[in-house]
Amino acid sequence: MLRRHSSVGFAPPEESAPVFAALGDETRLRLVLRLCDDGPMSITRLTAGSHLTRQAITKHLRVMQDVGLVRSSRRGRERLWQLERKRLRDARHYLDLISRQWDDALGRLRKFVEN
Amino acid sequence: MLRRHSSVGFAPPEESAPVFAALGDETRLRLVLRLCDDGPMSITRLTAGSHLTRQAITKHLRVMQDVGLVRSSRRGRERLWQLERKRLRDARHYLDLISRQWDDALGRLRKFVEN
DNA sequence: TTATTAGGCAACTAAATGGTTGCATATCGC
DNA sequence: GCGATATGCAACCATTTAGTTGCCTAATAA
Repeated sequence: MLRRHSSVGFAPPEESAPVFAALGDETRLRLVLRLCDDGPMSITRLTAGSHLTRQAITKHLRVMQDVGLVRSSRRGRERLWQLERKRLRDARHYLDLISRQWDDALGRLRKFVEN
Repeated sequence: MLRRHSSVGFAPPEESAPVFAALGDETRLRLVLRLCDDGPMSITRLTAGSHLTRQAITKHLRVMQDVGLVRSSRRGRERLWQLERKRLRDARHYLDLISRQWDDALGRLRKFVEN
């Protein structure tokens, strides 16, 4: 079963790129780590310990929500945010495949590269 | 050996975010796949098969070069671009660690999450 | 019930980003 | 040498992005 060329097999660039873009901001990456370490959390709690405004944090959360990286649920007067398992796994998988495919290509093209 | 909080252990967000940002553009992600599949390639060759200008491609390559995702070398009148193994591996590793750390956190916090 | 606390919405700003066009320079093949 | 090819540089443009401030609504707690 030979996989030809750029067909990564599941997530095309136009679908994966936005997820990486969402991860490609320092503030958002910190938020991810935060949610990752300490579990679901409210905006205000996420804002505390950041030098940014609550509104800024809100915007970042919305960006990540739009690409499916986080999800939120109301609980009383606050809203709890948590990471979305699937999307992060997808992104990871994507890089995995690229790496693997690249290794294969390296084997095939060893005559051109020296590293 | 208990790893505390956000200390991922190697690449802090301020260093990793730009790499994800570089991957977070559809065109650039396609370029990565292209270079990955077919090995080192010149700008003109990368431009062919894209609806964009050569200059646009050049700019994208420079973005990726700035974060160390690609490297180039002159060969005669053309410049060959290739992927930089290390950076891509780093990014992948980063997501790996986040996922793993998250799984741990999930275990500890299973009382709060239901998914 | 009233002050406080958590959050949402909208307008605005500065800077970054993705793309273009035009022109200049270097190298290759004949 | 000369035309064609491959790239580099700079200016310019429109849109997006990251962040702010101000004000409004909803739930809590005293």
